Amino acid sequence: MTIEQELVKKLRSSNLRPTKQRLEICRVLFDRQKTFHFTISDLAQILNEKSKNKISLATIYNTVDVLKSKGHLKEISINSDKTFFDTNISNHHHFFNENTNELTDFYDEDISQIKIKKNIPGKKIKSVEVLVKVANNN
Amino acid sequence: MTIEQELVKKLRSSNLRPTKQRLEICRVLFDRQKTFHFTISDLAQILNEKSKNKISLATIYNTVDVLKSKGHLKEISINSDKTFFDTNISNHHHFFNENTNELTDFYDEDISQIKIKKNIPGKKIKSVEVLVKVANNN
DNA sequence: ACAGCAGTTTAGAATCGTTATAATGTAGAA
DNA sequence: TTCTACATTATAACGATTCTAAACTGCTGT
Ligand SMILES: [Mn+2]
Ligand SMILES: [Mn+2]
Ligand SMILES: [Zn+2]
Ligand SMILES: [Zn+2]
Repeated sequence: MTIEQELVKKLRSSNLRPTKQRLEICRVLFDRQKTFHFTISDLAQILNEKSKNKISLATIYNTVDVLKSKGHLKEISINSDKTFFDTNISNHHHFFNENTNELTDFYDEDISQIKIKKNIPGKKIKSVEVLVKVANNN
Repeated sequence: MTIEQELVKKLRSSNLRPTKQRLEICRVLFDRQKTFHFTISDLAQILNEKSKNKISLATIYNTVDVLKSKGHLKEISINSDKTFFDTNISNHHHFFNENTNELTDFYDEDISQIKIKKNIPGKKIKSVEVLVKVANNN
């Protein structure tokens, strides 16, 4: 399956027609090697630079919102200032660089195994995620 | 040191005079046995119920803000909807109940020891915190 | 006591990220 | 081509947070 076909599939599985605006958005989000962590304003800026025809903020918000609700994007909360999204939808951990505001993934092999010893009666664990905040030395 | 003296001390160490509004706020925040996790609207509601004289939202925001910047409160981000604050300022872990939106602390003894194996050159680790999201069974 | 003054509280305005609305545009089906 | 459902867009509305500027409080020095 070509990458373009995959993008179309993601959109169709979200009940979104693969229009040219939505495809542009999906190319920025998913046509890349590494996980992409972004805010809406990051994404809007990239789209404005890359694309001749402007895509309205409303379309960007709508598309990201639907992709998130269909499980193709994940929301990450670091601080209250702005919402981050993540193209890596798996349960995973992050470094947050307080100097650059950059988010980076890390994986189970980069951390000792986590076992929760406290039991929560009547509750089910949905996710266990670690946030490591880092900053420049000195 | 009495609890009231401690409240005054917290305020003074934040360069805030212990006025009656600020003391009311601090009583709600710090005069309790267990850690308190709250949003500004939680706090405002409690203050409105408890106190005869209303305290303006501006004063609540200002006081919480300064207490946070002086390290007497900690900000916790769970989702983008609203900012949580925490009277437990230590590095610690949380359960978040997705049904009730309640935050609960848990401690190092409730989880296996966490070792980060990935190295981040030139960076210093400021905090390592785990967020466990839980929801009702069924 | 009282004027002066620094610091405080407050209501409301401003801001900003996000969501909703409603008018206009587009493209596939018949 | 016409019809029609769906998309896109500009802009308004919204809600949390921050800012502002005016009124208030309570020391301080006389
Ligand atoms: Mn913040
Ligand atoms: Mn949310
Ligand atoms: Zn990630
Ligand atoms: Zn806590």
